[in-house]
Amino acid sequence: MIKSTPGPAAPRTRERRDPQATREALLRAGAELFAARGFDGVSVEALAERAGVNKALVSYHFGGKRGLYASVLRETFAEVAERVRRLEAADPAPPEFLRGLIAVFREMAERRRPNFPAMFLREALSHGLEPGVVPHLLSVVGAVRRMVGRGVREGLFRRVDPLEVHLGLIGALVFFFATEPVRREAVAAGDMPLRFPTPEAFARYLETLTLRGLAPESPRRPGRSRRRTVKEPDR
Amino acid sequence: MIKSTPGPAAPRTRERRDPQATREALLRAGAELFAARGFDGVSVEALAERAGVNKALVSYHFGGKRGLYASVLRETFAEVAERVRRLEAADPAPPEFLRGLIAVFREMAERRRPNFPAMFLREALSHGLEPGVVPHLLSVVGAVRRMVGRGVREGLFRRVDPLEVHLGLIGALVFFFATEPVRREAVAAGDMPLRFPTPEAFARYLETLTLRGLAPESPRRPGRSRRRTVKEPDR
DNA sequence: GTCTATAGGCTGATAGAC
DNA sequence: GTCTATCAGCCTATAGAC
Repeated sequence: MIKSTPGPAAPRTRERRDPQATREALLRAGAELFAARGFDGVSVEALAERAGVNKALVSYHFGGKRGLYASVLRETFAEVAERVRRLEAADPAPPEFLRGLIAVFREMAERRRPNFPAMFLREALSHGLEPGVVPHLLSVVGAVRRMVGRGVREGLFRRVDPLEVHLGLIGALVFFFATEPVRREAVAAGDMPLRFPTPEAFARYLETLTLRGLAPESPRRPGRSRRRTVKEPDR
Repeated sequence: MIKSTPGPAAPRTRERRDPQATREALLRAGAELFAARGFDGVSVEALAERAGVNKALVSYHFGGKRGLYASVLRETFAEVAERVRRLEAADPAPPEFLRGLIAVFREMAERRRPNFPAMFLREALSHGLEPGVVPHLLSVVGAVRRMVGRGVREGLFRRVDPLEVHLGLIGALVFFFATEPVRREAVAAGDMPLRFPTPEAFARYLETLTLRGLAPESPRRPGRSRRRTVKEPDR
């Protein structure tokens, strides 16, 4: 509610003469602030201040606030898509792929890009996706679709629509990680006297739930096709 | 991205002399606009215009934009909590409760309050929950916790942390419904050539996934306790 | 209760000096 | 590439007439 600067401040050491460093500082500031407050909730001045940079440089380097926003989004989604691509390229069995997907999300949310889940949700709530993210989104959806489809064909999963699996899994993950800060805050303030699961516990739960929930009624060995035509999944 | 007024406009018939009608018109406008664009993305003028009401009345009736926002949020969450309460009061078996919970979300998202999922997500992304919603949130969490806990004790579910079930289910539901418009839009624009599941199909998938995923290794008949002490769930 | 008019702050972008 | 200064536009809130 109140607009206090979230998290620790960026390094304020300003003897920078490197334009590349300026860009990066702004991208980092953008990732933090846009995720925390949304596009409309962040002023160019706040971005510049957090990056330790003059506010006119936002326009100079990114063509304005929207341009910076788009760049942040693109970079973040590109990294996720790249990791999922690498995961698929390792040619895991479908259940391993789903486990790996959860791990990629955790890695991103906990270490690489803590603001990714919130950015994702905010963008998903917006009207009209930022064009730069669409290919990356499609890339991830495509991988899940292929792998779940394969799992179904190989009899490792019951007959489900891969897009349902995708939405269920991604939705739960993104929601969990994006809302972790607010839960933590509410618990600390004493508003919610509950012991919420840790990311690790939740990831394990989701894995188990999904793999059990997708298991075929009577599992077969991998490699043997289960059914040739799959028309109406899950009903 | 572009700020076009979402959905059909509110009735613009302005011969209203009923203050109650003014309040309601503003609440309705707030529900639509805040869900679509977020608190910062909506101006008082836009709210007033959509409600067909003078903009000074926002301050008069709600003490300002924030007050209107809080009222919208409170009303929406109160309705959800009330429905979940009624569901629990009907004393369903735990699996039926989870099915009912999904049905309540669908009913809210598809009919009663189409803006509820987006409002929920936006509030969850905010820093510091609006105080008025906390009791309702706790009410829903509490119901899920009790019912899943009962399911575990009665041997209908394997040993899981009820809060994990809650977060996984609510997260998937809220994400699915809140992002439905943007998916629909992207598909219509040809950006995402995919056939995403309908709400009905997704709800059925989630039901099946959850109930299969929570099933105990060897199911027992209800009424017989499975284990007396449950300390460390799910690991 | 409703409306008009307006105050006062903040916003994003840029022209132009360095 | 960076920075200062500045502008025009929009924002929320309210005083005061009706």
